[in-house]
Amino acid sequence: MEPVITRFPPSPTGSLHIGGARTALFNWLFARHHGGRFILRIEDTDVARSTEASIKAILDAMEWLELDWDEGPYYQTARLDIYREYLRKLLDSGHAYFCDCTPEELEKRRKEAMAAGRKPKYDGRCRDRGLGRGPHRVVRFRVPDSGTTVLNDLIKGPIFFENAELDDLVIERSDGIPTYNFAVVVDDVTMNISHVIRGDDHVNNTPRQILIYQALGIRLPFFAHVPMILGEDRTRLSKRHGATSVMAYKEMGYLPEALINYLVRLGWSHGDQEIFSRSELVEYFRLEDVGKSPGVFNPEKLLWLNAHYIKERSAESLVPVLRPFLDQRGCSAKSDGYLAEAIRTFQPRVHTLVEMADAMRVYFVEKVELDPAAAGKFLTEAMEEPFERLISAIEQMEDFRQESLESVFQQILNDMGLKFGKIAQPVRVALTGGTVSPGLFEMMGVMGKEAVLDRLKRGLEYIRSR
RNA sequence: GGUCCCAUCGUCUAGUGGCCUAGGACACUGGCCUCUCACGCCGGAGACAGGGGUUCGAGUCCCCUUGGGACUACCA
Repeated sequence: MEPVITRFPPSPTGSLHIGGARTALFNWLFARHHGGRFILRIEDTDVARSTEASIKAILDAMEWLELDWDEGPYYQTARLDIYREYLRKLLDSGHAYFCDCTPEELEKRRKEAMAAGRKPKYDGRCRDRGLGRGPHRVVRFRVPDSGTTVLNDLIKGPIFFENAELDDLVIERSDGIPTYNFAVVVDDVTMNISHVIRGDDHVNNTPRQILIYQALGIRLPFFAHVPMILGEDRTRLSKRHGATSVMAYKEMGYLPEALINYLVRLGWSHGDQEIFSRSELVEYFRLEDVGKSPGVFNPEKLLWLNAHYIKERSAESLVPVLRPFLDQRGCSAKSDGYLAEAIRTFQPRVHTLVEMADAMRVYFVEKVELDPAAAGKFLTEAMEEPFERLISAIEQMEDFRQESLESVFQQILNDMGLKFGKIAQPVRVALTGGTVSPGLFEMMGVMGKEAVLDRLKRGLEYIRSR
C-alpha cells in the first residue's frame, strides 16, 4: 500500500467557510487515520480575486480548528514553471492546442447555440488550425470525441461520462496562468496525492481531469466526492443562510471542538454515536461511512454540541478562551482563579461563550440594578426581618464558605419558621437584580462576603423604602 | 435546456433481504428533580416520496415517475 497523502486546496477568495472546513476535516482525518500526510495548498490562480487577507483568514481558521498540515502551504502562483512543463508535454503530444477565439465571440456562439437548441459547448473551431503561441491566445485540451470516461468514486461508486458531452476546456489562460482543472491535476500528480477528497460540486470536473491524467500517461489517484452542505432552504450553503465562515463561529462564542464534532457528523456517522473526541475521530474515520446525500446545516444542533462541550471542559481551561469576550464587555479585573469559580456556576446554563460573558456581568457590577417587576414582587416588607437577620449573621461569619453559609441560612429559617423557598427568590433578586441565576450558595461563594453583604443591604434599603 | 448526483422522523442519521412493531441525536412536548433558570433523568409525538417489478420475504435489489441538488467560465 502506497502512503496516503491528502490535501486541502482552498482558493483564497474569502474566509474559510463551513463547507470548506468539513472538506479539510475529512482530508485531515483520513490522512491521520492512515498515518499519512496532509498537505495545504493555496489555489490562487484566480489572480483577480485572490487576496492576502483571505490567505491569512484561512490559515487562522485552520489553526483554530487544529487542522495541522504536514506540508505547505504551497502556492500555485509560485509553481508556474511546473505547469508550463506539463503543458509542453500536452502540446507536444497533440493533446492540447492554441485557440484565439475571444471571450466575446465564445459568449456569442454560446448564446446562439442555446437559442438554436444545441449544446452551448466549445465548437472546436481552433482544434486543427495549428496555431502557435501568441498574444490573446489560450491553450485548450483536446477531449476525445467519443468513448466513455469512468470515475470510480470511493463514496458514490462508478460514474460514467460520455466524452462527447465534454468540450475542449481551456487549460492555460491568455495571461499564461493555468486554469483550475489543469493546475489541480499537475499539483496532485507532483505532490503524489493518493486520495482526492473534495465536495461533490467537483464531480462534473473530474472526467476532464481524468482525461488529462490519461493524456499525461499518469496513474489516477483515488477520488472521493463528499456531498454538499445545504442551507435551510436546501440550496447550497451561502452567506444568505447566515453565518457561514468558521471564524464567525469563533466570534459567536463557539468552541472549536463543538464545530468539529458538528461538522464531522454532517455526512459521516459511526453507528449511533454523537459525541467524539479528536482521537476517536482519527480512529473511526472511514470513507465507507460517509453518506451520499447532501445535508442541511442545522445551527440548533451545533448549539447543543457547544453547550455540551462548555459543560465538559474544565472551568480553568475556559478562562483563557472566555477572557476576550469579557474584555469586550469591560469585565477584566478579576483573577483567573476567581473567573474559574464564576465560570463553574454558569457552565450548565449557557450555550456559548457570548452567553457566558453576558451572564458573568452579575459578578462584575458594582451596584446591582434591581429589575422593577422582580423587586416589586419579591422584596416585600415581609422580607425585612429575614434580611436583617441574614445580614447580621453573615457579618459575624468567620469562614465565608458555601457549607457554612447554608447552615447560617438554615438556622435563621428554623428560628423564623420559614421555608427556604420563601426567601430564595428575594435573596436572588437582591444579589443579582433578577429572578434567574445560578444556585444561591454557589453564587455567594464566588461573590465573597463583602459583595454579598453589600447587595443584601441594598436590598434591605429597597424594602424599607417602599 | 444538457450532463451528473441524491432521496428513512422538521433536521442530522442507524439500517447493506428476514434481528424493523424502523433505532439514536437535535428541536418540540408531558413528567420527575428543585431556591429560580438551566443541567440531569424518565416518557410522548414524529419518517422508509409515489408506482411498478425481483423474491417465500423488501427501508434494504432493479426500473419508471416525482422531488431536490450540483455543474454547465480564460472561477475554484
